Amino acid sequence: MESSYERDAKVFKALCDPRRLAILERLRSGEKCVCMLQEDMDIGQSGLSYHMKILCDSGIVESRQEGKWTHYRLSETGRESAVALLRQLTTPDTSPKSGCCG
Amino acid sequence: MESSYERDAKVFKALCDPRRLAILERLRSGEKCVCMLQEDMDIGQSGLSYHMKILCDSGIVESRQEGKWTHYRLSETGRESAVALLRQLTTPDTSPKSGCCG
DNA sequence: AAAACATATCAATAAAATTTGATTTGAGGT
DNA sequence: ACCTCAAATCAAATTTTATTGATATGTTTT
Repeated sequence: MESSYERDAKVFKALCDPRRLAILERLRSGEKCVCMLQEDMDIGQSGLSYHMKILCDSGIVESRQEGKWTHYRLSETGRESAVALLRQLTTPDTSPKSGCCG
Repeated sequence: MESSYERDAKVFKALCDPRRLAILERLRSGEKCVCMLQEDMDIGQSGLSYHMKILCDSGIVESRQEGKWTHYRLSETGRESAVALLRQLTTPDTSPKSGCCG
Protein backbone atom coordinates (compact mmCIF):
# COMPACT_ATOMS: atom_id res chain seq x y z
CA MET A 1 0.00 0.00 0.00
CA GLU A 2 1.08 3.53 -0.74
CA SER A 3 1.29 5.89 2.22
CA SER A 4 -0.24 9.35 2.02
CA TYR A 5 3.28 10.72 2.28
CA GLU A 6 4.22 8.78 -0.82
CA ARG A 7 1.18 10.02 -2.67
CA ASP A 8 1.87 13.62 -1.70
CA ALA A 9 5.55 13.31 -2.52
CA LYS A 10 4.62 12.37 -6.09
CA VAL A 11 3.27 15.85 -6.78
CA PHE A 12 6.54 17.43 -5.76
CA LYS A 13 8.63 14.81 -7.52
CA ALA A 14 7.14 16.12 -10.71
CA LEU A 15 8.56 19.53 -9.85
CA CYS A 16 11.98 18.60 -8.61
CA ASP A 17 13.74 18.04 -11.90
CA PRO A 18 15.16 20.99 -13.85
CA ARG A 19 14.11 19.53 -17.19
CA ARG A 20 10.55 19.23 -16.05
CA LEU A 21 10.60 22.83 -14.86
CA ALA A 22 11.86 23.81 -18.30
CA ILE A 23 8.95 21.90 -19.83
CA LEU A 24 6.47 23.65 -17.52
CA GLU A 25 7.86 27.01 -18.55
CA ARG A 26 7.18 26.17 -22.17
CA LEU A 27 3.64 25.12 -21.32
CA ARG A 28 2.97 28.47 -19.66
CA SER A 29 2.61 30.04 -23.07
CA GLY A 30 -0.09 27.54 -24.03
CA GLU A 31 -0.77 23.98 -25.08
CA LYS A 32 2.05 22.20 -26.90
CA CYS A 33 2.59 18.85 -28.56
CA VAL A 34 5.66 16.74 -27.96
CA CYS A 35 7.26 17.71 -31.24
CA MET A 36 6.92 21.38 -30.38
CA LEU A 37 8.33 20.97 -26.89
CA GLN A 38 11.23 18.98 -28.19
CA GLU A 39 12.16 21.65 -30.68
CA ASP A 40 14.24 23.96 -28.53
CA MET A 41 15.12 21.58 -25.78
CA ASP A 42 18.03 19.23 -26.47
CA ILE A 43 16.21 16.14 -25.28
CA GLY A 44 15.34 12.89 -27.03
CA GLN A 45 11.83 11.86 -27.88
CA SER A 46 11.70 9.01 -25.40
CA GLY A 47 13.18 11.10 -22.63
CA LEU A 48 10.62 13.81 -23.18
CA SER A 49 7.85 11.23 -23.14
CA TYR A 50 9.20 9.92 -19.83
CA HIS A 51 9.05 13.35 -18.26
CA MET A 52 5.60 14.10 -19.66
CA LYS A 53 4.26 10.98 -18.04
CA ILE A 54 5.58 12.06 -14.65
CA LEU A 55 4.08 15.52 -15.08
CA CYS A 56 0.72 14.09 -16.07
CA ASP A 57 0.68 11.52 -13.27
CA SER A 58 1.18 14.34 -10.79
CA GLY A 59 -1.94 16.09 -12.07
CA ILE A 60 -0.05 19.29 -12.87
CA VAL A 61 -0.23 18.71 -16.61
CA GLU A 62 -3.14 17.43 -18.69
CA SER A 63 -2.98 15.82 -22.09
CA ARG A 64 -5.30 15.68 -25.04
CA GLN A 65 -5.05 13.34 -27.99
CA GLU A 66 -5.67 14.69 -31.47
CA GLY A 67 -4.98 12.31 -34.28
CA LYS A 68 -1.44 11.22 -33.91
CA TRP A 69 -0.48 14.17 -31.76
CA THR A 70 -0.62 14.46 -28.01
CA HIS A 71 -1.10 17.98 -26.75
CA TYR A 72 -0.06 18.94 -23.24
CA ARG A 73 -1.19 21.84 -21.14
CA LEU A 74 -1.01 23.11 -17.57
CA SER A 75 -3.92 21.95 -15.44
CA GLU A 76 -5.64 24.60 -13.37
CA THR A 77 -7.06 22.10 -10.91
CA GLY A 78 -3.68 20.42 -10.71
CA ARG A 79 -2.08 23.71 -9.84
CA GLU A 80 -4.65 24.62 -7.23
CA SER A 81 -4.48 21.27 -5.51
CA ALA A 82 -0.70 21.34 -5.51
CA VAL A 83 -0.73 24.79 -3.93
CA ALA A 84 -3.27 23.66 -1.36
CA LEU A 85 -1.18 20.61 -0.55
CA LEU A 86 1.99 22.64 -0.20
CA ARG A 87 0.27 25.03 2.17
CA GLN A 88 -1.22 22.25 4.20
CA LEU A 89 2.10 20.47 4.59
CA THR A 90 3.99 23.54 5.68
CA THR A 91 1.54 25.50 7.80
CA PRO A 92 1.58 25.03 11.57
CA ASP A 93 -1.54 23.39 12.90
CA THR A 94 -3.74 24.80 15.61
CA SER A 95 -3.46 22.07 18.25
CA PRO A 96 -1.57 22.86 21.48
CA LYS A 97 2.17 22.70 21.07
CA SER A 98 4.08 19.85 22.61
CA GLY A 99 7.23 21.17 24.26
CA CYS A 100 10.69 19.94 23.39
CA CYS A 101 13.82 19.18 25.41
CA GLY A 102 12.45 20.55 28.67
CA MET B 1 26.89 27.74 -12.77
CA GLU B 2 23.56 26.65 -11.45
CA SER B 3 20.57 27.31 -13.69
CA SER B 4 17.45 28.90 -12.30
CA TYR B 5 15.68 25.63 -12.99
CA GLU B 6 18.16 23.86 -10.76
CA ARG B 7 17.73 26.42 -8.02
CA ASP B 8 13.95 26.17 -8.20
CA ALA B 9 14.04 22.40 -8.31
CA LYS B 10 15.85 22.38 -4.98
CA VAL B 11 12.80 23.70 -3.15
CA PHE B 12 10.67 20.88 -4.48
CA LYS B 13 13.35 18.27 -3.93
CA ALA B 14 12.96 19.01 -0.27
CA LEU B 15 9.31 18.06 -0.54
CA CYS B 16 9.53 15.01 -2.72
CA ASP B 17 10.59 12.46 -0.16
CA PRO B 18 8.00 10.76 2.06
CA ARG B 19 10.27 10.85 5.09
CA ARG B 20 10.73 14.57 4.78
CA LEU B 21 6.98 15.03 4.53
CA ALA B 22 6.66 13.00 7.71
CA ILE B 23 9.18 15.31 9.35
CA LEU B 24 7.26 18.39 8.19
CA GLU B 25 4.09 16.98 9.67
CA ARG B 26 5.80 16.67 13.02
CA LEU B 27 7.03 20.24 12.79
CA ARG B 28 3.52 21.51 12.21
CA SER B 29 2.81 21.09 15.90
CA GLY B 30 5.77 23.30 16.80
CA GLU B 31 9.52 23.50 17.06
CA LYS B 32 11.33 20.22 17.69
CA CYS B 33 14.88 19.10 18.30
CA VAL B 34 16.41 16.15 16.49
CA CYS B 35 16.06 13.83 19.47
CA MET B 36 12.33 14.59 19.64
CA LEU B 37 11.79 14.10 15.93
CA GLN B 38 13.65 10.84 15.99
CA GLU B 39 11.53 9.48 18.78
CA ASP B 40 8.56 8.17 16.84
CA MET B 41 10.11 7.87 13.45
CA ASP B 42 12.20 4.73 12.84
CA ILE B 43 15.14 6.61 11.41
CA GLY B 44 18.78 6.82 12.47
CA GLN B 45 20.41 9.96 13.79
CA SER B 46 22.60 10.49 10.76
CA GLY B 47 19.76 9.89 8.34
CA LEU B 48 17.59 12.39 10.11
CA SER B 49 20.39 14.92 10.07
CA TYR B 50 20.75 14.38 6.34
CA HIS B 51 17.09 15.10 5.74
CA MET B 52 17.08 18.14 8.03
CA LYS B 53 19.90 19.65 6.04
CA ILE B 54 17.94 19.30 2.83
CA LEU B 55 14.86 20.83 4.42
CA CYS B 56 16.87 23.76 5.80
CA ASP B 57 18.72 24.35 2.54
CA SER B 58 15.40 24.66 0.77
CA GLY B 59 14.33 27.42 3.13
CA ILE B 60 11.21 25.58 4.23
CA VAL B 61 12.62 24.79 7.66
CA GLU B 62 14.67 27.01 9.95
CA SER B 63 16.98 25.93 12.73
CA ARG B 64 18.05 27.42 16.02
CA GLN B 65 20.96 26.31 18.15
CA GLU B 66 20.51 26.12 21.90
CA GLY B 67 23.40 24.64 23.82
CA LYS B 68 24.01 21.25 22.35
CA TRP B 69 20.56 20.99 20.84
CA THR B 70 19.39 22.09 17.42
CA HIS B 71 15.74 23.06 17.22
CA TYR B 72 13.89 22.99 13.92
CA ARG B 73 10.73 24.77 12.92
CA LEU B 74 8.69 25.57 9.83
CA SER B 75 9.65 28.83 8.18
CA GLU B 76 6.82 31.18 7.28
CA THR B 77 8.84 33.01 4.66
CA GLY B 78 10.03 29.67 3.30
CA ARG B 79 6.45 28.55 2.92
CA GLU B 80 5.30 31.73 1.26
CA SER B 81 8.14 31.81 -1.22
CA ALA B 82 7.63 28.13 -2.06
CA VAL B 83 3.94 28.75 -2.68
CA ALA B 84 4.74 31.79 -4.81
CA LEU B 85 7.27 29.79 -6.81
CA LEU B 86 4.86 26.91 -7.33
CA ARG B 87 2.22 29.32 -8.60
CA GLN B 88 4.64 31.10 -10.85
CA LEU B 89 5.86 27.88 -12.41
CA THR B 90 2.43 26.49 -13.11
CA THR B 91 0.35 29.51 -14.06
CA PRO B 92 -0.07 30.37 -17.74
CA ASP B 93 1.58 33.62 -18.70
CA THR B 94 -0.11 36.51 -20.40
CA SER B 95 1.88 36.73 -23.63
CA PRO B 96 0.14 35.75 -26.87
CA LYS B 97 -0.06 32.03 -27.41
CA SER B 98 2.13 30.41 -30.01
CA GLY B 99 0.12 27.87 -31.96
CA CYS B 100 1.08 24.25 -32.22
CA CYS B 101 0.99 21.68 -34.99
CA GLY B 102 -0.87 23.92 -37.40
C1' DA C 1 -2.60 -2.75 -46.87
C1' DA C 2 1.75 -0.59 -46.92
C1' DA C 3 4.45 3.45 -45.74
C1' DA C 4 5.29 7.36 -42.90
C1' DC C 5 4.80 9.59 -38.77
C1' DA C 6 4.05 10.84 -33.63
C1' DT C 7 4.44 9.12 -29.42
C1' DA C 8 4.76 5.48 -25.85
C1' DT C 9 7.10 1.64 -23.83
C1' DC C 10 11.04 -1.31 -22.93
C1' DA C 11 15.71 -2.60 -21.55
C1' DA C 12 20.31 -1.39 -20.42
C1' DT C 13 23.18 1.95 -18.52
C1' DA C 14 24.49 6.02 -16.03
C1' DA C 15 23.77 9.30 -12.52
C1' DA C 16 21.75 10.93 -8.29
C1' DA C 17 19.60 10.31 -3.85
C1' DT C 18 19.13 7.64 0.33
C1' DT C 19 20.52 4.56 3.97
C1' DT C 20 23.68 2.88 7.37
C1' DG C 21 27.43 2.69 10.51
C1' DA C 22 31.63 4.97 11.94
C1' DT C 23 33.94 9.11 12.96
C1' DT C 24 34.20 14.03 14.01
C1' DT C 25 32.80 18.37 15.98
C1' DG C 26 31.30 21.26 19.49
C1' DA C 27 28.87 22.26 23.92
C1' DG C 28 28.33 21.33 28.74
C1' DG C 29 29.16 18.98 33.01
C1' DT C 30 32.53 17.09 36.51
C1' DA D 1 41.57 18.59 31.11
C1' DC D 2 38.41 14.76 30.60
C1' DC D 3 34.00 12.68 29.87
C1' DT D 4 29.43 12.70 27.93
C1' DC D 5 25.98 13.87 24.97
C1' DA D 6 23.63 16.02 20.58
C1' DA D 7 24.23 16.59 16.14
C1' DA D 8 26.96 16.91 11.75
C1' DT D 9 29.93 14.83 8.42
C1' DC D 10 32.02 11.03 5.95
C1' DA D 11 32.36 6.78 3.24
C1' DA D 12 30.44 2.62 1.42
C1' DA D 13 26.44 0.09 -0.01
C1' DT D 14 21.88 0.27 -1.76
C1' DT D 15 17.97 2.15 -4.01
C1' DT D 16 15.74 5.32 -7.00
C1' DT D 17 15.70 8.30 -11.12
C1' DA D 18 17.11 9.72 -15.52
C1' DT D 19 19.18 8.97 -20.06
C1' DT D 20 19.63 6.58 -24.36
C1' DG D 21 18.73 3.69 -28.19
C1' DA D 22 15.67 0.14 -29.91
C1' DT D 23 11.17 -1.49 -30.52
C1' DA D 24 6.04 -1.31 -30.26
C1' DT D 25 1.52 1.03 -30.83
C1' DG D 26 -1.69 3.62 -33.02
C1' DT D 27 -2.94 7.16 -36.67
C1' DT D 28 -2.99 9.25 -41.06
C1' DT D 29 -1.57 9.13 -46.04
C1' DT D 30 -0.95 6.96 -50.30
